[in-house]
Order: sequence, then structure tokens, then C-alpha cells
Amino acid sequence: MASIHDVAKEAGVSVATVSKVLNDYPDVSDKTRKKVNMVIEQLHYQPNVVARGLVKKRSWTVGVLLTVPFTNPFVAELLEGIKTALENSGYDLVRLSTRFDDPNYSFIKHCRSRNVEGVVVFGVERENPSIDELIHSDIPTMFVDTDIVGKRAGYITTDNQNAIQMSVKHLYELGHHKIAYISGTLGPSIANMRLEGYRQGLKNCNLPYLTSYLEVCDYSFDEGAAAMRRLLQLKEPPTGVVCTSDLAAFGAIYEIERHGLRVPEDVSVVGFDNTYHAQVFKPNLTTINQNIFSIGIKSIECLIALIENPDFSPPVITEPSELIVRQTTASPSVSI
Amino acid sequence: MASIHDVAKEAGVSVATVSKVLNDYPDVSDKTRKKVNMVIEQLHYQPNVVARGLVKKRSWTVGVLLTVPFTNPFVAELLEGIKTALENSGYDLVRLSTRFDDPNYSFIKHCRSRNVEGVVVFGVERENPSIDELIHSDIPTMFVDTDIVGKRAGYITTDNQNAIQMSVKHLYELGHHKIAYISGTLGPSIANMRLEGYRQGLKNCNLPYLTSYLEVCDYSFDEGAAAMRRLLQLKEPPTGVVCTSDLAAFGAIYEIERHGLRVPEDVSVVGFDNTYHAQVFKPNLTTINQNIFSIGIKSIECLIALIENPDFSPPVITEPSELIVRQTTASPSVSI
DNA sequence: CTGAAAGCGCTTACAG
DNA sequence: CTGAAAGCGCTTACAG
Repeated sequence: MASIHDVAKEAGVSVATVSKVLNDYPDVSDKTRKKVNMVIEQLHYQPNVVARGLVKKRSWTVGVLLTVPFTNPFVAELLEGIKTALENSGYDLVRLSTRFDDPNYSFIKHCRSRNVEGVVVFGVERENPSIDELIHSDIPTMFVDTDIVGKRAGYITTDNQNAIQMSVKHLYELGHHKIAYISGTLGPSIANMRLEGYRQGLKNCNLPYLTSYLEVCDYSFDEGAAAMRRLLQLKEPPTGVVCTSDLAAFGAIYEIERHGLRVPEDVSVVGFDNTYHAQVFKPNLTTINQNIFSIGIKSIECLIALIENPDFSPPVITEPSELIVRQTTASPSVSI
Repeated sequence: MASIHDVAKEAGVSVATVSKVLNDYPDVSDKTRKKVNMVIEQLHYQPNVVARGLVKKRSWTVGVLLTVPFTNPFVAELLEGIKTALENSGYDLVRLSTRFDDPNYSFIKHCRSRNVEGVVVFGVERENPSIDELIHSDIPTMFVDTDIVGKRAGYITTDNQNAIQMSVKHLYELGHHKIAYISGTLGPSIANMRLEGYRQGLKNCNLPYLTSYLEVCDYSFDEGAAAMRRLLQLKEPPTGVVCTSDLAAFGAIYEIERHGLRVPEDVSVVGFDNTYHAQVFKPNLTTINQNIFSIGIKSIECLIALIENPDFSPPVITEPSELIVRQTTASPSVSI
């Protein structure tokens, strides 16, 4: 690879001058500029970003910290948003490989050694020591779906509570009075916000909150089906079910149909996420659309703002969601 | 951030000595080593990988070039394998953000400027100019699912032909004689290999190859359904269908059921990929399992070998696949 | 308008 | 065993 020295020598100028044309400094004569650019072309010279970063104390890279696999649909779409926001930004995305074989491994040290300028974090439990290091550090950070703020750390999430309230309201307006809720694992803030949305949603409709109508699962198809099975065994099974993932919703639908009932004629089901599955598999799922792509985009926009502007305060963003009514919700039949 | 100079000063030694303990050189007295390590600890010193890379002319990063979105299940699982192979390897993964706003943007220049040491490529058409640059360059490259080799470039793919042959054979052994094939878009090498597998599979069973039994779709649910619709309109509709994606298979099943027929009693369907959907949605899909995760792992193992060993020849790897028999294939009923 | 020099944070012969 | 010096490929005051 040709270096700036090769170009300088070939063009008969100093490296300082080459650097100046590289960086569009005005104090270079047209003649010199042309000459240098010619040589650059001819030598296929490409400035070394790493060397430049060393002197400018920058790296033009942002990191991602993900504990959830890439195969998770949320992660996949989040990354798609992140990637899109990064195009033309001048920043590249780096996934830091953890080194579990090193007992002293620390995510934040890794960021430092790589000069990563900012990081997007998703799916890391609050208890993880890296989180604490991160929020007390001066490394710009955007958390996704975790309500953590720090010195230079903000977060972005969906309006989880409102989303579930909308689902409950939708079922109520269709005429449902027995509305159950299949929650994701309780603990993380989004699960709590959503549960609160269920309770508030019922209250808004003057419906009682019954613990027998609250089921918890891990967002999966199988546990969604299992939760539904328990609900169907109740003396008064629900006629409407609000789920916190599309997969759990599909599990519930599977179970409802296995019991000889129909969706939506006998039981209405609402999902959450509006993943690929919701639109493709049958019946098309009524679900909450999260703007995951947009969350990805904004997380990067905020991160870059935090990086490039020390006065930019860590933002807290709630992204709106919407109810997408498809084929799995309808007015309850009288038969049940 | 403390630098090596800070450590040297604090420990009362030269930077050369600090560097030596950092790199486990033997020619340092125990006493000095201890002292230096103490100071490192106390200053939370973290060597700057970028600076080290500048002198060693390395970056310990590998890049990925993907044109397919992260939401594609194959991509997601491939990345999961890549990520896994990278843990503890010392290499980090970089996704290079393209700069379409720069008319001179070139992927390979970007790699060079970032000092990326090797790259994994998936889903890029053969015609893309970056491909040509890449295979003629000395940048170690592993192509996934594209049969390209170059100076330092190898590839890895599934045994596509054999996979489809297995599917055909499976149906034949169940008693099917009317076996249709819903291909993915023809052109790319994997589609051609698979089509060859269909033809060869029929030949092995002494079945005729009928063009009316060949349908082409884009791997999606909707086009899979549309292709199936056409097959069902034939005078002699098939009793068995081999698809080249799980999604297309689910589309086909949807269409079969919409026609009042049952799977597998009336028509058997085989998918391809063994994605998440195949195991989760009902009926559980009989499909070809591609070891995508393993392809991800091996692509990185080969890439690192290419990087670290100039004598290592660019490999060509065919990863075995297997037929997973589930609920969508059975012996044909006589009624059809 | 141009370039010599110092420096970013490291490593590595080499001399002592 | 230790350290001064040169160098990796750049940028940026500063002097001329």
C-alpha cells in the first residue's frame, strides 16, 4: 500500500502538503493540488484511517453490545435500522468479540482499547457490571428498551404501556369483557410497563383486574401455547387475549384451534411486534407495530449527536407504536 | 486515558520496558515486571490497539459484506456463527458502512483504509465490481454460497445438489411419482445446483423430468403459494412438492389447504433451510437442514487461517446437509 | 503557498 | 536486564 510519503515523493512535495490536499485545506495552490491528486489517483493511494485516527484521537467507529442472538427478529430489525443510519455517516459498526477466556475481560476496556466512540446496547441485564461502568464513563451510549440514563447515556424504547392499553381498548370496543394477558417474563422494565398498560387498560374500560387472567411466558411459541392452555381451562375462559409477542400469540392461536375453537370467531388474539410472521403466516395477526427500524435509526442519530456534541444531553425517547388490525380479532360470538 | 508514557513515568522505567511486559517478553526482571503491572492496574491502563496496529501493520478486525438484510433468517444465523467463531479469537467484526454519496466509493478501498484483515461476503452478485477487485487483491476473502475463488479467496456452501436429491428420493420412497419442484430465482449458482439436484433426483428414481412440474419463485411465502396454485391447476397435479425455502413451502401448504386438500394426506411438501419457522409453525415442516451456523463458524476459521498463514490455500468447502422428516410428508393417498 | 518538526501511542532492533 | 532511538502513517501549529 502506498503511503502519504510515496505520494509526496512522487509529486515532489512534502507530506504536509499532501495531507492538506487530502483534507481540503484552502492554502494549497491549484497547480499543486492538481498534481497531488493526479499522483493519488495513479498510485491508488488510500489514506489510512487508523493512522489519521491516532493523531485525531478518533476512530469513526461505534460499537454494539448485544446479548440477544442475531436470529432474534427484534435484533435483526434493530441492526437493519442501525446499519441504515450509519450509511454515509462516516462511521463503521463494530461488534466487539468478547474474550471470556480472559478473566479480566471487560467490555468497556475493550471499547477503550479500540477507541470506539460510542455504543448501542440492547438486551443486557441491568445487573451486568459493564452497564455500571458504561453509565459512569464518558463513552456516549444509547440503551435500547432499557430505561437507564448515565453521564453520557440515554435510552430509546417503545411506548409499551400505551401499546398494551390500545390492545385492551380495541378488544373492549369489539365487545370483549373477558380479556386475558399473556405477559413476557416479568422483571425488565418493558415487561413492567406493559403489565401496567394491561391494568390501566382494564381500568379505563371499567373491567376488573383478575390474576387468573394474567399468564407469564418467555415470549416463545411454546410457552405462549402453554399459557393459552391454562387460560382455556378456566371456568370462564377469556374471549380476548393480549400477548406481548407475535410468537406467543401464534402459540396461543395454535392452542385455541387445537381445542376445536376458532380465531377470531371464538377467541380474539392480539400480538406484539408486528414481525415478519404476523404478516405472513395465517391467520394474519392483529398486533402492535413497534417501529424497531426507526428505533435503530434514532439510536444511531442520538449516538452521533452525543459523540459530536459534548453539550448534547443524553436523550430519553419514547417511540410511538400502533395497533395493526388484521384477521385475529373480532366481536365475540355469544356461544362462549 | 492513560498512555504507555504515563505508565512508564509512574513506574520509573522506559516505555520500551512497559511495552515488553505488555507483550510478555522474557527479558524483564521479575521486580520490574511486578512494578509495571502494579502501575498498569492502578492507572487502569489499557493498551491502545489502534496504535499497536499501526506499527504492527495489523488491525485484528475482519469485515463483512452483505447485501441481504439482517432480517433474512440465513443472514441472521450466518452472523450468529461468525460471531461465535470470533469470540476469543482476538478479532472484532466490522460492518463497513457504504458511502453511496461518494461516487468514488469502493468497498475494497474502504477495507484498505480501515486495514481490515479479511472479509466474509454473502449475497453479492457476481457482477458487482467489488467482487472482481476482491478476488484479484491479496485481501483474504471467504464467499458464502457463491462459487468464486481468487488469489486469496475461497468459498463455502451447502451440498445443494445432494440436498434436493435427498428430498426427491424421500418422496419417491414414500410412494410419490408426481413430484414437483418450486425453485428459487434461477441464475445464482446455488439455484442452479439445486435444480440439477432435482433433475438428477428424478433420474435416479427413473421419473421423467416435466417442465410443467417446475415452478420458479423468489423464496417468499406469497410466491410459494402462487407457484403451488399453478401446480394445483394442472391436469395431473403433483402429490409431492420440493421447495427451496421453508417460507415458500409454508406458502405452498397454505395454498393446498385453501384448496380443501390436506398436508400431508393429499400433498406432501418439503422445505429447505430448517429455519425457525419450520420447527415452530404448524404443521412442523419436513425440510432440509442447512448447517448455516456451522458455515458461519467455518467461514471465519478459514478466513483466520488465510490471514495468519500465507501458505494456506483458499479453501472450497461443501457443508453437508440433512433431511429432517417432520409432519408434512407421508405416503400419497390413493384418492388423488 | 510550502515544508520542517513535533507528536498521536505504540513496537522493535540495537547498544550498553 | 534496561532504555534511547527510529519508525508505523498520519495531522497540525508554526516559521518562512
